[in-house]
Amino acid sequence: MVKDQILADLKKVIGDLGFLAIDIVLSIPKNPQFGDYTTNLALQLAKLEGVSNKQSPTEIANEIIEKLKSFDSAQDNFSEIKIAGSGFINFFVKAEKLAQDLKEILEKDKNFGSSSLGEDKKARVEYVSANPTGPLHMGNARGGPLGDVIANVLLSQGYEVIREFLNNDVGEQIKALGATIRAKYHKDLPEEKQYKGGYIDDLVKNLGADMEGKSDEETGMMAVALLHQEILADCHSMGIKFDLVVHESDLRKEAAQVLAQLKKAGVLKEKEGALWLAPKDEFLKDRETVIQKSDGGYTYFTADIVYHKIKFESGADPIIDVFGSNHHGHVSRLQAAASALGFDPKRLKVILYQYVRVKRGSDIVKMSKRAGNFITAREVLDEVGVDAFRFYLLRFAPQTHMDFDLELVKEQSSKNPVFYVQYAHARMSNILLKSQITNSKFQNVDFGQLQTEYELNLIKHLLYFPDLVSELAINLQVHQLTEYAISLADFFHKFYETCPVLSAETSGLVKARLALVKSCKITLANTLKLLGVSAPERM
RNA sequence: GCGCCUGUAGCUCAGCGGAUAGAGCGUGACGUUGCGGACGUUAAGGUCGGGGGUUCAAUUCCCUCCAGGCGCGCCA
Repeated sequence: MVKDQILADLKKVIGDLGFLAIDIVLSIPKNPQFGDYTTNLALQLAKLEGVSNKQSPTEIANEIIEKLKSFDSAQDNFSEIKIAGSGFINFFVKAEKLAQDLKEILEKDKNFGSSSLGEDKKARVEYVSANPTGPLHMGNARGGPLGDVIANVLLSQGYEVIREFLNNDVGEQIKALGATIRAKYHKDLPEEKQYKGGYIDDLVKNLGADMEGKSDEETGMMAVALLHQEILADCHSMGIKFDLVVHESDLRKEAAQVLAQLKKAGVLKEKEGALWLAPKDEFLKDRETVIQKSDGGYTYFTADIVYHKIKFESGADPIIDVFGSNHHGHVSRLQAAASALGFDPKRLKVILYQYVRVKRGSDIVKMSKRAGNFITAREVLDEVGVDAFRFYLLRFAPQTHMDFDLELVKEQSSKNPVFYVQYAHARMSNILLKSQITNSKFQNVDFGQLQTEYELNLIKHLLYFPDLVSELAINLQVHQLTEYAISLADFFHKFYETCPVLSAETSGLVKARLALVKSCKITLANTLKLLGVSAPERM
């Protein structure tokens, strides 16, 4: 591809000229007057070499350009290489060279955007992990599509991926839930101590006589088992399946052994009758946390240390946890524990997402299982459909405090950008269907026929896709995929309005534009696949 | 009080060291004897929360103030 050629050439040039070998960033400028590709290489070099080399960015840029122009590949690829601004180098690629790169998309087809970047590497992604003391609500639900798409992206880059879920099936919360259900059944617990919400009544009904003679804890465990299945079913409806469900009750069995290890590492201390994790790092002072309660029982934190020890020992890198933002305090403690156990905490990457604030019109609905006034994922899912649901939640960076206005989303679901994107895909499919072209006919295409700015913009955008996906495997900012899909649809619609495909002037142009449409369809379908959103042939 | 996150167009949000700050929705005006109008074109709308600083270059990085969300040892 042209881009790879430019990078290779630039690398050679800075070597030949004796500059520092730095990472070259080649980007697509927003404004077409600055060319098809641009680099700030000269500015970077001037800064880094400033002491020993008094050259200005402009001088360096000129030197690079001159050297570059002596290469055959450069003669071949560019109509122009220009210096601009205070030292940017802008590349103007010959149209036919850009268009020829479409061949690669057509050849790779479903694999366009995949790579072997993560070959031989393992990744583990934990997400949702909702407490089974109530139905899955919109707060936790955000982590579902997020973790799922992160896993999809890593998978596409060749990583071996485990999608996992931690089920918190033991602890005080289970007793509390059990107590509430039993009390409701026996009608003997004061109102203010009870969990609220319609699901409690359902549980009372479902468990019914099975509760007879059972303790709070036993009742809670039965309820939690039911709720856990419900949560997994909700995830399934969101298009999410897990490879592994880990139960906290199993993790606790190994707690004693891990505790011994931590004790050996000298990071435990006794205080107030309990055992605390207290690494000797003044930075971690406020992170001291109970790891074994004064009654001898373990905490959630203990189980999670065991869990992460298992993750680290599996050799996975990265280990990704997608948590709600209220877990932020937990993260640093977990890293401290991992570190004490001798693991590199940098392997653990935690994505903290802010809770979705659900509104009904201007009324804010608070998320709390205990209070019972939460919006379930199921409720919203049934209302807007899985495609709109996922796309909407995936549109925004995890750290944004997003507002999900039920009335707006329900009312405007046909105006949701997901339909704009899907419509573009349906249009592409329709053109190809009408043309009756088969894949084998995309041989001997004269790509040089594609010359309008609409066509070239579209092509450049398509060619950016593989770079985007491999970047996402590193920075995990997968919401950029929705942005990408929207702008691809945008470029396509503009092309569609101005460039007739089936009725183009010559058969050569028809064929070239069909090849372009096919490339668009491949790329958009691959994008939607990563997002877990359907790519309809017709709507 | 301390910690994490956020403050960008009327609304929901992108952009997060680069050259004229973008999209969708909403509002106004247009467009096809052409492959699906769930489309396109165009207009209005911004002191990028305020103030300092670093840099050739700051919405982007640092400090501070203001506002909001979340969390803060025997819950998970």
